[in-house]
Amino acid sequence: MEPMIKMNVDNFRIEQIADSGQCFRMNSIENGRYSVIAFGEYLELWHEEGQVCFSCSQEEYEQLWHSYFDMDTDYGRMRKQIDPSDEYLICAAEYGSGIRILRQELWEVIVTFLISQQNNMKRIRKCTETLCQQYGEGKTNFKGNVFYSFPTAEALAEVSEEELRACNLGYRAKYIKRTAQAVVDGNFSLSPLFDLEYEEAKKELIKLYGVGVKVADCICLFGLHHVDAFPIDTHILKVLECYYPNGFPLERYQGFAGILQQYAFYYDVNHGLNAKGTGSSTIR
DNA sequence: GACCAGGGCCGGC
DNA sequence: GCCGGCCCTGGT
Repeated sequence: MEPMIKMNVDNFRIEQIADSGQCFRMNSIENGRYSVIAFGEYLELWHEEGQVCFSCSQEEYEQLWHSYFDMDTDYGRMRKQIDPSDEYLICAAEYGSGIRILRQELWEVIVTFLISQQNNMKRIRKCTETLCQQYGEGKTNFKGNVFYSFPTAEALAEVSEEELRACNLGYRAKYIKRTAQAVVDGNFSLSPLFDLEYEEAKKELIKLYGVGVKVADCICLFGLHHVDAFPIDTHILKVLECYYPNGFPLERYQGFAGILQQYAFYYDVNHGLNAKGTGSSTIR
């Protein structure tokens, strides 16, 4: 029988987290349920009568998922600090109020954001899943189905660039290959990164082949939980040019600018000028 | 079918 | 600091 716990959580919408573009292994399965694979574990979660249900024991929740979903952060309090006269940000934050900055595994974030460059969400997911199926560890979940953990640096370092290219990674294959090798050879260690401040961690990450300013910021935000990081990608750049011609007030939002970045990103992707399905280009 | 953009980065200038 | 090239796919 499937284990299950249920709880009240504010500012938490599973579908928003899954589609927020920070995590590529959280998928809609059936009946409003979502699956997520992280730290080698498989979880299903869904909303039910205003509560959130997790398919795990209380112990597993406390050990892993509570932290993973960043349950100790008060996102409502963050949103209240947004400048009330900033109409765009207020709308964006309201629209994505169920988003959380997950505490994912650093290695996985490094690799998935190497994959993310000049790529789209659908294909990032596909590439990531292929990589996991090919080089991750096969495990069995509570349903008796097989799932794959995210491949370790050791596993990926052994794979040839050609084999990685066969996972449809394109030119990113060499970035992943070299990065995995650097980590395995000890030329780049991950653990010291956790002790660094945002700016220093970013500087270190940029040393990795294939990691530039934007990807380094994503790794800082999603892999090291440096919520000061404010990654500027094509969507955010467009938003900044359109709504903040005089510059985004980063100083005002020190300590949580990254969360606002996520609201703006999610809002633009799903509701912005090029968003599909809104049938409109208006933003109130 | 052609063309473009998608959570950019590298290397040459 | 700027810019061409890069893998591949899905959408127009």
